[in-house]
Amino acid sequence: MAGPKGSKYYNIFLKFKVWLENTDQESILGNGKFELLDFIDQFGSLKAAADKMEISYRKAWGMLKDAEEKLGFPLVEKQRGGQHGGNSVLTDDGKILIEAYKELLVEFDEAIYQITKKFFNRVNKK
Amino acid sequence: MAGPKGSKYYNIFLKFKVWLENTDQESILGNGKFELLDFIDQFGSLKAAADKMEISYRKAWGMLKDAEEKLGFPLVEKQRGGQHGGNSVLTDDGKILIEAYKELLVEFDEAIYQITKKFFNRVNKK
DNA sequence: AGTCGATATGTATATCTTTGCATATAGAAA
DNA sequence: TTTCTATATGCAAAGATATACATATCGACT
Repeated sequence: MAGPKGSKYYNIFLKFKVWLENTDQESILGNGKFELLDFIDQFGSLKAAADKMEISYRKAWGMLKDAEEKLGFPLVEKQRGGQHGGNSVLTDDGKILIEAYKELLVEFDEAIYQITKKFFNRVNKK
Repeated sequence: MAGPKGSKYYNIFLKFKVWLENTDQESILGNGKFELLDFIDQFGSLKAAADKMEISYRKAWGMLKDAEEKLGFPLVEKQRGGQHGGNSVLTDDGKILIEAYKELLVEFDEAIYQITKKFFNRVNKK
C-alpha cells in the first residue's frame, strides 16, 4: 500500500510483519518459516521445499530445526532412507499452525487496509 | 498477547511490526526511528534523544540521516553552534509523521487483539 | 548386498550490521 | 576572542548472520 498519487509519499509503502516469539524475545516462526512449512506440505520433502524457495537444503533444515526446538514440539515428521532418500510430512500441529497463520494473514491484510489509508490521508492532509 | 493458560502456546506471543519502505524494499522509518523522532521532539536535541534511548550519538545521527535521505525531505531542523552547542527541532513533516504513526499503532493494536485471539483459539482447538 | 537420494550436522568463509573511537566544525554567549 | 557543547562525519573493530562446503547416515527398493 503506497501513498496517494502526486504526494511525496507516492513511492513509499507501509509494510507489516507478524511472527511468533518466545519469552526471550526470540523469533520462533515468521513468514519465511511458514512458507517453508507450506512448501513441505505441498511437495512432501524438505529438499523439494528448499529448492522451491531457492535456498540451500542446509539453510532450510536449520530453519526447521530452530523452529521446532523453540516451540518444543515437532512440526514435521521426517523419514530418511528408502530409494527416494526419505521424505517429510507435516505433523497435525504443523498443519494447524500454517492454516491458522494463513487465515491470520488474510485478516491482517483486511485490517491494515483501512489503517494504511488513514495513515496516508493524515500525513498528506497538510 | 500469549496463548491461553495451560496450552502449549502459553509462553508464545504473536508480535507485529509496521514500517515505511521505499520501492527498493529498504526500510525508511520503523519503530526505532519513530521513537528517536519522538524523543527529539520531547527533548529538543539529537544528543538528548540518543541519551534517552541509550544509544550513541553516532548511531542516532546515522538513523536520522538515513531516514531523511530515503524520504527525500528533512524531518528535523538542526542548528549547530551556540553556547549550548546547538539543537534539533522537528519539521512540520516530522511532526505530522510521528503523530500519524502513533495513531497508527493504536489502531493496529486494536486490530491485532481480535486477530490474535482467534489465532490462538484456532491452534488450540484440537 | 548394493544403490540412491533425502535427511542430518559440523565447520569454515564471507558478508552485512552495528558499535565504538576519534576528530572537525559551528556560532551564540560570556 | 575564548569557551562550550551539539551537530557532523570518517574509519576501524567487533559482532552477528548468512552462505558454502564437506561428509555421514539411513533404509526401502532392486
